[in-house]
Amino acid sequence: MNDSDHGRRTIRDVAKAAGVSISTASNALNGTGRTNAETREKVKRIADELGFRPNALARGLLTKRSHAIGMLTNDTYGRLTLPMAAGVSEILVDHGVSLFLCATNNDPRLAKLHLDALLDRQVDGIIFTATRIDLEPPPELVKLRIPVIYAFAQGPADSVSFHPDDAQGARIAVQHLQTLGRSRIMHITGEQNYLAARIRADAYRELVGSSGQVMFGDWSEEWGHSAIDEVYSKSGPKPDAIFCGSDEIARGVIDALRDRGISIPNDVAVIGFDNWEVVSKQTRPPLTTIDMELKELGHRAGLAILGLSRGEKLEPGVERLPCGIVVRGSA
Amino acid sequence: MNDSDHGRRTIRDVAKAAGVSISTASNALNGTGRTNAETREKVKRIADELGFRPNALARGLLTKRSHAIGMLTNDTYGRLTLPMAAGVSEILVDHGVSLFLCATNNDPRLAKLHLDALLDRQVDGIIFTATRIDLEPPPELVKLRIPVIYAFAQGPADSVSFHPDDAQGARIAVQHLQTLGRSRIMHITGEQNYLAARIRADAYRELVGSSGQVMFGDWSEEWGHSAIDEVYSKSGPKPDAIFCGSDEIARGVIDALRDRGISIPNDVAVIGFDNWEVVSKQTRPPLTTIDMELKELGHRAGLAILGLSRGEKLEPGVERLPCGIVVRGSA
DNA sequence: ACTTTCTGATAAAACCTTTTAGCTTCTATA
DNA sequence: TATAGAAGCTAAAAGGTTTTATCAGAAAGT
Repeated sequence: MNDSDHGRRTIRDVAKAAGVSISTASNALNGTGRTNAETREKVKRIADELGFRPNALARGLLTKRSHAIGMLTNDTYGRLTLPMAAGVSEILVDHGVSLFLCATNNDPRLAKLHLDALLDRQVDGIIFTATRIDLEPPPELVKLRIPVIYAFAQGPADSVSFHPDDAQGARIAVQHLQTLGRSRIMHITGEQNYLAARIRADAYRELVGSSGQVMFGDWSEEWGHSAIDEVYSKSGPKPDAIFCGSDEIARGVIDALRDRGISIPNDVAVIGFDNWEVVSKQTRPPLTTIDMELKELGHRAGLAILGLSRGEKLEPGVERLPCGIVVRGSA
Repeated sequence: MNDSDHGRRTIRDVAKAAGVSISTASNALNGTGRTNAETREKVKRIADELGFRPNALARGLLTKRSHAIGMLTNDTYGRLTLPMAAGVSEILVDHGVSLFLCATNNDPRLAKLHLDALLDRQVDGIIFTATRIDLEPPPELVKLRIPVIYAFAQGPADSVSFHPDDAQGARIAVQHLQTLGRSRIMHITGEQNYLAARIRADAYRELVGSSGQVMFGDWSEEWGHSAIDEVYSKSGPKPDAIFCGSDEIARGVIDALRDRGISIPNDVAVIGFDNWEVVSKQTRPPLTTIDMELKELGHRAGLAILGLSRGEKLEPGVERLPCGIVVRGSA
């Protein structure tokens, strides 16, 4: 019907079709300025009929708000950052904000490249996420003029960060085992140079007292296996429950226990950490485990960056979000 | 040094500092028009000193190329689409193109929402990816004026799609087992209503002939386990090799075989499909498996969408990219 | 000396939207 | 009746960039 059909409708098309000026059309559509209710409805109807949608580039150029935010992650699409990304995206889409995803693969050059691209695109804010909470963000990030949120990562002193509450997660794990009547609980976990591992171990020790035993290793299934070999090849008291630092470790532990004919959870109760379903649902018996609620963490980070980008002020510091427990068969 | 310091430098700042007009500055920076080498260098130097970077919104508004593309995926950040996303991103970042990630979680409402947002942002193209190759894309997608690429998903007849070559993947798996001297090879795989499962099964049958046996089930570890129970609880000839439809199935198969005291790979060789390292590296023995090269598939999709967005023409149809084999201990 | 060609630079238009300030017309108040 | 205020609308500017058309001057050809 119109003269040219190769492009999108602009607000100029709407204005012409409605017989009003561009300004009136804009005011009618946005509810700004003073507009007669009748013309307002008319403009809206016509815009609808024409399938008009405003050009986000033009709008962003003028309003200085691009309604896009960037998510910078240090890994290549791993299992920790992606549930967070899903959570962030869920929040943003409801507010008409889109998400640029930038995986830096721990490469500073790539981080710089992505960061520059985000700034060129005038993003309203950046969420930095990492695979471990004690990882330094790219140095360029800390001196930006736009808001930055740190999720599962350390920000500078005056920044806003969200972490899972590792201490609380460890406590509910141990308390669950104690409620089951277990008294000889040990803790097999990952690398000691991970802050999260140390926090959990400390919380564990606080609850079990001097009877505790912590074994640090790596985050692999294999380590869970060999840790059990080590425990049972030595003499001494054996545990009646094991709190593992990850689901993968727990899987190794469970397999090794079963190889020795030890019944789970009757002889030894096992609890994991992560609720990584592909692992925790497939162990035999299925794994009772701690869930860090990463998607919820993403929600919170998304809400926070939205707030900051609107100019709201947020309390700086690390907010720790509670973990949940998922009870399956192993404890 | 400058008058206002709260925003970014604009090309106007550069022009003023260099004592030239805005047009000259633009021409110098982009190598367009006619510019004296001397002034060109000067402008570039000053732009560099000032840290000038062009506003992507303004540029996109004018040139009609936003240098952003959207990736629409039907799942919530799963293990299949994410390696592809990494591959896509790797290609794009080198061409100064950014990636909007949109997870629709199989919800048509969400798909529409994301799609509209992408169009509002004037993306130069869209890559649609799915969790299975035989999944219909959102109907709105097929009538867009901007280029669309289908990766790991079905496009309409005149579109460009990339799939892993499931038939070839199945063939190299079976041939590997045959090279090892195995002759009683069976195939335990996932749901028959998945096109990929049928393609692989057909390729398998073609190579093993009438001696073949295919068991369809679901894609879980548990199914691998119970399939073995079924095979060994019945009388009849037993396999000397098993080609599994996924690494998870393979893990169930291996565990079940070991429970029965069957040695892998001596008595029965096992080969998986996916090379999902968290599974394939952790089985005992580690799993020999087929790799769909999803990252490479992402590379190809990224290159394709770049080409299309530049106006290049691409041969429509499904391009099948070869799978690789990763030999570990199980076969 | 006069035209042509080329070089280097620039003003202005364009992209699409929002917003400010101003202009009529009408109603209510003094 | 004059005037203040409000209601409804619009022209124009602004945002930052690219691109087109134009212009002045220099070099080159006749």
